[in-house]
Amino acid sequence: MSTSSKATGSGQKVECASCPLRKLDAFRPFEPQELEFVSSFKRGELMVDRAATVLVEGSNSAHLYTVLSGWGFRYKMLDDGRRQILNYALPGDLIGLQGVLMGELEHSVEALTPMRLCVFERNKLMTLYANHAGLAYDVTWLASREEQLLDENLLSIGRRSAAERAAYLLASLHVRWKALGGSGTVTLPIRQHHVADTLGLSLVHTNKTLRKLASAGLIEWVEAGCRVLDAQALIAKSGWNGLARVGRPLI
Amino acid sequence: MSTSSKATGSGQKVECASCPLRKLDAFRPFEPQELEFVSSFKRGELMVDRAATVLVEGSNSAHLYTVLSGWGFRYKMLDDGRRQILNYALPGDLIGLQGVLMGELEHSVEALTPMRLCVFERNKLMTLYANHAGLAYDVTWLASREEQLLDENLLSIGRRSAAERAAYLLASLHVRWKALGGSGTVTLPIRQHHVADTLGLSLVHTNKTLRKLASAGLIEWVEAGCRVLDAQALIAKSGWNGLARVGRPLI
DNA sequence: CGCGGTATTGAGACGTATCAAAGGAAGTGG
DNA sequence: CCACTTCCTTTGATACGTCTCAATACCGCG
Repeated sequence: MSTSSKATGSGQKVECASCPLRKLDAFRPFEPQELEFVSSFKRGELMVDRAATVLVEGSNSAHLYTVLSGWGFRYKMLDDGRRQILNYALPGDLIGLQGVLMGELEHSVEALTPMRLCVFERNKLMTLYANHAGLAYDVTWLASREEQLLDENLLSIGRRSAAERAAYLLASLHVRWKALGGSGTVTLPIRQHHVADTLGLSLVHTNKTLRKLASAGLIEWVEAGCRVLDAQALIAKSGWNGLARVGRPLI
Repeated sequence: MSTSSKATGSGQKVECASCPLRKLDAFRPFEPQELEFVSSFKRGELMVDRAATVLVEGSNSAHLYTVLSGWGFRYKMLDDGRRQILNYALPGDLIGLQGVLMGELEHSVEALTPMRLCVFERNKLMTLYANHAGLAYDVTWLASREEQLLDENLLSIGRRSAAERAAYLLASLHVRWKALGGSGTVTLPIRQHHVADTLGLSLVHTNKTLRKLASAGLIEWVEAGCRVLDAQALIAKSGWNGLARVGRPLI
């Protein structure tokens, strides 16, 4: 149960063809017909506040969303309250596919910043598969990419040391954000308890680990979150091989 | 580099329509036309020995496989040799989708037992999407299910205690195997070092943890692997909510 | 017979969790 | 404007879980 109100507005505000995201070269260009269908696929937009719950575990009437702006994260919880953040959702990422495909959602999604979401009709997904093989392929591609990110997270939590894990997390978020075209120093909109719940560490130990990264000049904590000062050093420290830089679809 | 020879035989031995797997009620029934296409999609069969490397990280000419029989596992490694097992592949599971979709594979797959694999043409995947929306949907479904399993593994490694993790792993493998129709006591074909590399623990500590489960009568280690004696107790100890029992596609 | 793979056990070192407390910043209501 | 709360970061002390090192034992196999 979130304290913030969840939904705000639902009118279709931006045409897909003029979606600012689509201009970025992180995303592959779409055919006019694809664009047309995606536009008809789009039901509207949803604004959610920071800390609002976008999707909740156990629900099965979930919609499908694409993040237009803002950050969110997927997580699961154990009965006693222990929480594990599974991955983060950035602009262009698809949210809720598991719920649509498998019936019941087994994770929740919370907004890290105010988010603008593109809402898709659950029912029209079958139409997408029936009439737009390319887009269907793209949906699978996005699912597969999420799987790839999870693989790396699993490697991280399972086998990297606390410092390596932290460095990897911050580096990967930095890279993913930078790939969206941002310039200048990046401030990741996360708190230390998000880092802790992502890395599988306690908050106290997370703080001590981050403190060392900050003392080394790699990062800096500000009110808004974590400023990444030296992404290369983070990557080096994490032993991460980096992210393939490929044009990805935007649905 | 594996010591065993990798490939054996490649002739098409079993017609998809008469595939023994398809008879199990774990899998949803297929339309005749779907079956026909899947059959044409199938290029042949591949037998691999125990401990053979089925797919290797970094390769990009990968095929797509469905496990017909036997067990395997997906894993990633860090440069210094630390290994993390990401998930296990059982009959009916798809292997290599990431490689086909994303170009380069970022994980490896090794056989835990001798495996019989159904080999699919990488190039024909696009045809599948173009002409068989239902099957395309199924491929996405399988990718999404893998994501779901990874989510749970991530929760496990990140937030469960060693004993809970071990219990969860053994319970989930037991459930997945049982869902394929096996009867009687199950012997999971894994060694303790597999458990260790899956749970993100050292071999020594894994042994001590498993020893307690064995002393409590929940499991037993035999030459062939781990006999699950009390799956219910394992599930209870792990705090796991179980696996949704739904008819899944077999491609 | 020796050998490699596997399971087991003990001892000590190290990393991480837990408990406790403090301080800064932002927001709220008086 | 100030007291007050809440959220977040930080630090220290101690307990606990897990790792590493080391050694043993068992087994099937060449």
